[in-house]
Amino acid sequence: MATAGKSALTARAEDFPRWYQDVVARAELADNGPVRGTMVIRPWGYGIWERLAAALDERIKAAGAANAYFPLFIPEAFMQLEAEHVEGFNPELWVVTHGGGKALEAPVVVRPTSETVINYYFAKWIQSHRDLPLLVNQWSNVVRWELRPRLFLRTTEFLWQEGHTAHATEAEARAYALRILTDVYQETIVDVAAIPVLVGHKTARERFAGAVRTWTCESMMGDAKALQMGTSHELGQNFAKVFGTQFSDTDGSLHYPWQTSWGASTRLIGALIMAHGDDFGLRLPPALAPVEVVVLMVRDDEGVRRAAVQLADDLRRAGRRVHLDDRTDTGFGRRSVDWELKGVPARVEVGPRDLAEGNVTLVTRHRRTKEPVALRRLLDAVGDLCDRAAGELRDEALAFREARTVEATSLEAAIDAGASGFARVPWAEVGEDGELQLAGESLTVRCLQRPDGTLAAAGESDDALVAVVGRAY
RNA sequence: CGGGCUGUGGCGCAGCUUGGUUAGCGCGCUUGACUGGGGGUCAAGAGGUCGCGGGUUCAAGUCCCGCCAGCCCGACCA
Repeated sequence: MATAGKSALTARAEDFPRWYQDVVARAELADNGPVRGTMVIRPWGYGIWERLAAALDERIKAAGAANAYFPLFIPEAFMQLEAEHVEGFNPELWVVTHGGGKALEAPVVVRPTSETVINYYFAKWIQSHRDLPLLVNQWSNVVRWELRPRLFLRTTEFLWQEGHTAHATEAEARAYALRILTDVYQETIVDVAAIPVLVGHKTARERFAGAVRTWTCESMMGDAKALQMGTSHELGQNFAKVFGTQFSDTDGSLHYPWQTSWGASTRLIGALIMAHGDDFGLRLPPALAPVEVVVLMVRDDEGVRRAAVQLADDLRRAGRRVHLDDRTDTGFGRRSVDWELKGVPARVEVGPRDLAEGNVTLVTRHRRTKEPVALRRLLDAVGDLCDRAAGELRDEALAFREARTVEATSLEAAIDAGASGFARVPWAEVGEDGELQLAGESLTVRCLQRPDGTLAAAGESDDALVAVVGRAY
């Protein structure tokens, strides 16, 4: 049985950006900060971030990296050392010029990313091959000047994790960057966030400032635009050279280590909204939902409260994250809509009518269906729902992406198809000149991959690869 | 930085062209009653330096000048 009701939001098809803003506001995910471009993450949004961060953190640690923390303030001089890094980040820097009421002798940069400070310490800590590999990660905020902020997607300050590693060999660094890409980012995004991804590497034009290669996970949002979900960079020896990081090898010779860096941010919350949301609000995969199941009392009489409390207890004991909504001074419709907006995967409605028949009503958020369930079957039914939800959301997103992806054989065809989705076109048909043309059409190459969708191998030429072209956030 | 637009209770807006009584509407908020299975009904309330500064006038939300802030569109970005 489908649930009734009209949308509380702007329809997605009518105005996607406005729908997005509506969801962020109505699901109480975030608010604009008082300084332009800054963001207040509200408890519901932060609850999602905590779960996402935990999923990433667990995998980062499994990959051997340990958490550390480096300072927010970076000497301006550090930022000016690596040529491409300078060029890439200077336009985005916030510089502190005063402290304690006086002009600082040397201005200080608010970190836009931490390659430079971290490498300053790597130079100190790395002396011997025995110090390698050095694998650190930090959870932090970063600050970048932004011209057009949008909550979660592009804000002046955002939260992320950034990993930084140093290895004895190029092959090892490369393997590690790839391991992070697939075992941390791809796995978290696909398995936990239930968002299908395309993996590949960036063209020179799209590469991270200071990297020799940038690997990326790219996804399609509900408006058929692309969003970069997580990136992993091979930095080569670029930073090691400018910071003078060297290690003595077993034979006593000195070498620069090979490095990686990688990050994923609160932008993933934006991805969750745009990949799974519908006209009725957010749809959360259970693993990321701060509340998996809400028990909603229709009225507070005829033993409803006793039954609802009991059910919530049973669910909690079964390991589910449960919220009991007993606000019976608020209308039923209002409360239903609230939880739907927030994307809670399962809702259990408890009222006299159900109880009279020994039932409750179970509502599945992502399908917007409701069905009566016998009281004694509820734990299993909620369990099934939570087990199935992520897979069904993922299938839906994948089907959408496939329907909006075109195999193109020429640049012209790719430009045409890119307007309404992704185009897969041989990179040989694009090239750096083609990339310029694409830019003129507000299109970019999101990533390069093999025709079968797999990652290029070490030393493999780009010539036989396919470019995924699309509009992007 | 170039072009277009907007500032009026928490949010969204009307009022301005043609100055004139007490600045209004929707949503939200408070209280109460009736309700209650998808934003329910009724009643009574609270809440405003009309962005800021100056000017014109007997009189300015409304007209004039300046400033400030924000939004949208074009080149960067997790």
